[in-house]
Amino acid sequence: MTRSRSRRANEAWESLLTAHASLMKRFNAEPIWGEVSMREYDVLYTLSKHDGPMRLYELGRGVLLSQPALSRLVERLADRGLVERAADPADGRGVRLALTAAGREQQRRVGGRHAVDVARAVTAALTDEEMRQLEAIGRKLAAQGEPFPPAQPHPNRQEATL
Amino acid sequence: MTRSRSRRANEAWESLLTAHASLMKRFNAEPIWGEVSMREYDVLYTLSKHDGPMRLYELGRGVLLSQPALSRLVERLADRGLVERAADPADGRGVRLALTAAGREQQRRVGGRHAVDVARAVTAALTDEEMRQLEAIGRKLAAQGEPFPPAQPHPNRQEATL
DNA sequence: TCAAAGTTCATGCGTTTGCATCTACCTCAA
DNA sequence: TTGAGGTAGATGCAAACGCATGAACTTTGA
Repeated sequence: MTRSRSRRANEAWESLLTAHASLMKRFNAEPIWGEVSMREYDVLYTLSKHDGPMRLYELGRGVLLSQPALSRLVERLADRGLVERAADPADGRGVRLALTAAGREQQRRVGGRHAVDVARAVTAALTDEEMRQLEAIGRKLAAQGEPFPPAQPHPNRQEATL
Repeated sequence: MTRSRSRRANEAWESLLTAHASLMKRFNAEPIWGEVSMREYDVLYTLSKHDGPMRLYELGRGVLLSQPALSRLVERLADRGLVERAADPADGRGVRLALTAAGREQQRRVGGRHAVDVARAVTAALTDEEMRQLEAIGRKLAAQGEPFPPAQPHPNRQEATL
């Protein structure tokens, strides 16, 4: 792998990070969230995309939270009647998580408003072609993210810059 | 703006979010961080990119943290001798933030290792052309993120899905 | 068959975050 | 000049987070 290719990779990643932070701030500042925080909404949305009950660790794959934090977040959502937790008959260790009617309704309400903001921001910045590119690039990066290739133990060698 | 264009915008954004979460988890799991957390590193890195002292609110633009959280994060970094805080002679309200020698050294050490991981993940997933595209797209999205166009008060209309 | 190792989720605890608010300072118009 | 309004950053406090660990269950291999 060439030097410039590594460099380009880091520039691309930094660009993604900056865009993410910038837009997340903007979306979070919108007065659309009401009862749910952005992270809670993320969980409600993930559950809404999935048919049938989900396991906690499945949820964890999509959400940037530690397992204990996610466990408690779900607990709070359950206390508020937005998510239902049931024991998994097929695996005594696990829980089956599903949206309640109220949870689904809440997700739809907030999601509808949020989608408007997302569309406004993204369509203002990008062409159709760029949106397609971003969608494809994100998919590839996410696929790459999952299992860290065993590889050799982390190289102690130190690159010059970031 | 057409229906499908809004839809595409939301798909692109979701794709970015998924990639972000997936890779952030992976990077965070790497044993390269040592004394500094990822967020602390983000601040050190932002300071290292900037020539001359930075103001707290400038830092805030690039970091996804509330102002009080950032204020205290910087305080902790200052306590550890990685960042220097000085009163701004030109504006009595502000502070001038700069890396200390130790802070710069720490940023370089961690940054070097982190850059290796970023390069590994991104180059494994994307072509050169895609990296260029991502860099350009991120730049446009970030520019879009900054000031929310005054626009009309938020539409109460609700789109069908997200 | 059954003990050792792995997986799934929950909990104790110290740390960090966000919200609201406060203080100090700057700006601008009257 | 002055006072009303705005901005930069700090602080009190409750909520949420991450790490380490625990409890319950499943899987594996001898």
